[in-house]
Amino acid sequence: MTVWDRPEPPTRPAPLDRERIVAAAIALADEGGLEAVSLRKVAARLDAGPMRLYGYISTKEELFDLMVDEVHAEILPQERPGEWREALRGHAHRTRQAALRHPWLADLLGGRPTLGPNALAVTETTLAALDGLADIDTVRRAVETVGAYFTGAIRREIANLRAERATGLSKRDWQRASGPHLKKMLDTGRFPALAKAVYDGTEVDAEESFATGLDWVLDAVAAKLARPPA
Amino acid sequence: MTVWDRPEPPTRPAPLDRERIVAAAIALADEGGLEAVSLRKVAARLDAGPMRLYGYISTKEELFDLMVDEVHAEILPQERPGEWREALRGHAHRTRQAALRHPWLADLLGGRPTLGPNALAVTETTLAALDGLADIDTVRRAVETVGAYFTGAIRREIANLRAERATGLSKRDWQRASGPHLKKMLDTGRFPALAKAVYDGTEVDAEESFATGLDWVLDAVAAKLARPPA
DNA sequence: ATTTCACCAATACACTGTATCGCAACACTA
DNA sequence: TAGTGTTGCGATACAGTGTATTGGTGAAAT
Repeated sequence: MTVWDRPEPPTRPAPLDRERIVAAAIALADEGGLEAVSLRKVAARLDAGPMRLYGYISTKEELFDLMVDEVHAEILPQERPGEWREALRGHAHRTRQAALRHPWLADLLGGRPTLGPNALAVTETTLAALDGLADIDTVRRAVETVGAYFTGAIRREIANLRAERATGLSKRDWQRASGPHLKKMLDTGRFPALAKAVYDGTEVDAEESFATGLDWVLDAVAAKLARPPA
Repeated sequence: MTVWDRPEPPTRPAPLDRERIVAAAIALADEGGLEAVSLRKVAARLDAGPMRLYGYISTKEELFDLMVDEVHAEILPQERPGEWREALRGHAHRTRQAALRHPWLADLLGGRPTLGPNALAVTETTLAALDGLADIDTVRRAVETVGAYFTGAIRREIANLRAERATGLSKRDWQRASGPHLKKMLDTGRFPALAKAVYDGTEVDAEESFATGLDWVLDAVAAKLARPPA
């Protein structure tokens, strides 16, 4: 029996690990949003059957948790930040950048406690940058308050961004209330303050808006760090 | 042909409207979370076929939008608030209360632009309370910043609450890092600042935490309202 | 009385997350 | 080397999802 007669040995199943699974899931989410992530499609990308994944994760939610933690690797600062304010600001901006690269992150942000190694590391460096500047409770509240702010701000920004893209309207037109519905509502006169804000307000770009609000919150933190708690 | 021979006229289909549909959906969500809301189940509650709903909504997401706006009716202040700070604080706390009554709200908060009549009305009264205290852009930023804060804070609070309930642990135990995983991670020594925060930190209840962070942000707003923008 | 029309229910489809089960390839024992 | 566990993978299966399509049945209009 020559080589030609013998069939090749059956290809062993491609080796799998969480890293590759998560990478595939992230790729899918980057392309088509969170809803494009199905266990079947993730598995297909790895030439595996859907059930194979259940050796590595026990539920789809866990896969999402892994994805979020993976992105937190991008959020980790390159070098240990020096000043506390820069540490908090950097944390916020890097999270925002990550969400712009991976818009599905906005859907997950704050949705579940983040206990993955990367997320913990991010929190650690941020806390460390504030260590000693106030009692531990104040420091913790500072980090949480800033975190709450940028979580909310990022979610809204991404939500608006999607709405714009969905209608195909330019950002200017959208913000200026040309969502026909919003225009109609404002023109009823029932929302004068809102109408004024929309029509008379200056148009500011998203990043500046984010940064300014962040600065406000950071100012508040600065005030609390300055003098010890009552 | 007597009455007895004639069959009763077929029961006309129960009348439907958005209000009833949304109420049914909210009831389902209150009982079993967002994932318990399926068009089939909503329709079943109204003795209707699933397809019937598509006369009133064209997509499931729209149903969610209606649900969110309906809850905003609970968030509307009873009486027109006087002082700006009280207006913002009230908005935040009422939103939080609504999320505690309807935990699924946390999953939707900030996820899509809120353009429903009730949501607009809420924004209107909040903006109105700040009207004239600064230029319109500052006012808008104030409302958005506070909104970003409490959106993020509420989401995290609800997320933690769910995690606690899922493990069945008491809040104290959970916060003290007995999530076995978190404890293990902290004990590695790789997260000293985080460990200190968790172990040495005072345990504060969620509402106080929310209120304190909110006060910080309100202080920041106060500072910006006080002096006109640069 | 007959036609039109609107609307509702049923059916259907493609797809989802996950439980179960049987097989096939490896590691180990005799 | 032959046999035997054991592990882990694939296929199959199930209940359920959102939504497109279709066909019939009532009320309204002629």
